[in-house]
Amino acid sequence: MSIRKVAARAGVSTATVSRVFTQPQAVADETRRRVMTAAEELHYAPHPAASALARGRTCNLGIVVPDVSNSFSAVVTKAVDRQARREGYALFVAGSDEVVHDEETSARALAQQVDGLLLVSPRMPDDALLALADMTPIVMLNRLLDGIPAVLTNLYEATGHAVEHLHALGHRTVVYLAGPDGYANDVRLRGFRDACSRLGMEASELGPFAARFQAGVRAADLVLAASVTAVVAYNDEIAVGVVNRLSDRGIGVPADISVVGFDDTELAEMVTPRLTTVRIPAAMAGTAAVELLLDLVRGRDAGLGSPRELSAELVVRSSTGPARVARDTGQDPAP
Amino acid sequence: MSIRKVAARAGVSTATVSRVFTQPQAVADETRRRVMTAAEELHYAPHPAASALARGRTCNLGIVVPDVSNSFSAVVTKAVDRQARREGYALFVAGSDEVVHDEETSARALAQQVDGLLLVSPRMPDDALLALADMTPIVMLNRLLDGIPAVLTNLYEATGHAVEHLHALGHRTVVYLAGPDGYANDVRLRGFRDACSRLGMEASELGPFAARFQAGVRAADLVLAASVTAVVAYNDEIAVGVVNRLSDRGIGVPADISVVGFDDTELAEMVTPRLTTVRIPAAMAGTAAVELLLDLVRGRDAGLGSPRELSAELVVRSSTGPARVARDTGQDPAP
DNA sequence: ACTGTGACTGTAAACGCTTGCAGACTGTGT
DNA sequence: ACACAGTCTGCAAGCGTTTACAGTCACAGT
Repeated sequence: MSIRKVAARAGVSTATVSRVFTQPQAVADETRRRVMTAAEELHYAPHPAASALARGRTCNLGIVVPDVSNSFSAVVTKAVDRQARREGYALFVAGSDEVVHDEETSARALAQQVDGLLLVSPRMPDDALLALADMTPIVMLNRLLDGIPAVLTNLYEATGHAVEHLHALGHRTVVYLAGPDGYANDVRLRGFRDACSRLGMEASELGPFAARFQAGVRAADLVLAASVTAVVAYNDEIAVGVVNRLSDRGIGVPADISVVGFDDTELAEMVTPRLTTVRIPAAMAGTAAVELLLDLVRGRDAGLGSPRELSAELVVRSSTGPARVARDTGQDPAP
Repeated sequence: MSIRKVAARAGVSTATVSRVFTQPQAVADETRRRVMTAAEELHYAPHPAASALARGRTCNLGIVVPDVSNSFSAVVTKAVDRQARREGYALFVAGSDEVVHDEETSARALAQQVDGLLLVSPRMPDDALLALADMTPIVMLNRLLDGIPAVLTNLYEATGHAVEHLHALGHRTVVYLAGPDGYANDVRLRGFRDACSRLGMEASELGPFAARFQAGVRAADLVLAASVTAVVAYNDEIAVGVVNRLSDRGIGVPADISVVGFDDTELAEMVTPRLTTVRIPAAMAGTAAVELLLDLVRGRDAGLGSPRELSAELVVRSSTGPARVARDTGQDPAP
């Protein structure tokens, strides 16, 4: 099943067989047909490792995500997988479980055997990123660092819209539930703070929380203790956790407290009440990131200028509503 | 940055350098240290493709799932990724988007460059599977085929428990919402039918539906038209879709209709009412599958006997309740 | 002194493919 | 007839590792 057998059977040299599979137009029709049938008869398929060794490229891409089973990551991964396959690349996936050390290790390991690497919300230090970028082309999602191409979403503005939305509904005290430290959290936080101060709202912050449902459940009680009427959560999962726990404690959403999430994962439409959330075009970001990455891989030095920005937007659903008229000020708003 | 440079710098042969990285104990301490420092100074890292070519194994595993962003698949993938990494393997992921042809293509493509392949709920024909198994070791999740090792969950029994549960609550008419054709659906269906006939319940079936939320939404109206008091859905996503749409139409769950899902994804705890569902130990299945696969890869001919069975169990939550006393029989049970 | 053993290292031939270079042809223009 | 270009093919040298085999050496046993 090596190229030699095929060559022998077709009565040509190995070079010709190789060319049939890599630059078919460089081979005469007749010869190509002979080679093809020989290859089929022998069930020949080129050996990727040998090819990678000889050409110096693997036709593989890699992606490192914080959590494989997180809905947002999963959607990105799916889009990346699609796009990569469409372009003839296979995809390595590695999850870091939010552990910075694992993230770096995985990334370095993959870097050896891919033509390019995609890092989703990487949390490793800047110099580690730069070192990685020296090994292989990389593109980041949701992280900004000079010299490394990235795909970002302009959450700043959309976060402002979320706060404005709450303000318009009469809310004056609002808390932000922080997610894991990093660019993604920073930009939300900036948007939140700036909008709150611009609108004269009383802003507070809690966290950081893990970007998961259970962390949201835990956060809910802290939220209640903070006597606010509105919550902006780092992502939908936390938001849903908050909503659930509040309901369990008899607090109505949005009757008593309004909740806003981020990501607009499928979840947002599945829960009760449906979640008001800032939509991040995850699939589009994945696709764009692959395209950027392949531009790099293929030598087009695109995107090294300013990072590609996608627009996020507030999706208003049912988890936000008019602020409750403050009666028992300073008290628990429980029924 | 090749092994030769390191060898030169450390004053040894390439063979020794190679041994330092693959069988350290075969090299004298002093020599090993010299090689290691030389390697570090040169930032040397072994070239996976070259190694793969020379040894005939890649130290990569692959997984093909129906849908990367489906919660169940994602959990399996995550577990597989963990376990694979722990064992020193990197992981390829490919999603088939439920398209049989893509599934086969992806699987074949990956087969070339992995030491073993994991197929989650594969839907390709038997002979395609056998052909694949000829190319590389494979292990399947949720599919049964003689001669190919697999990890299964004994849903049959647990499905029976779900039906019994509904029966005990007074339900007498129940509909099963089928998912995509295949082993996974078959075993649920068998469990459902057998239990219904055993308990003398009136069983009907609808579908097949795609294993997604929106399909569940669509299914809900069909369910209503079927005048049943209980629904068993192929998976949690469909179940949640049903619940949501029923609520929108003013039908109470479980007051008017009870709903059971499958998988016990995180979703089940996040929605209102919390979903009664058959728990499938996805993470455990992923881990077990990797272990089985690595046994094969390493030549231990384990598991070729009977497939490994994991146990599923019914988790009762709030989406199932006493059947409504039939008053307006044959009518829409809408309020 | 000699043989045997074990521990360590080097030599060199793979592994399967790609590709620069050159040779063999065919056809065209002069 | 000849030069020239163009098209197709083969030769052979890599690509960076691994590993059987053989060689060297120190040391123990006789």
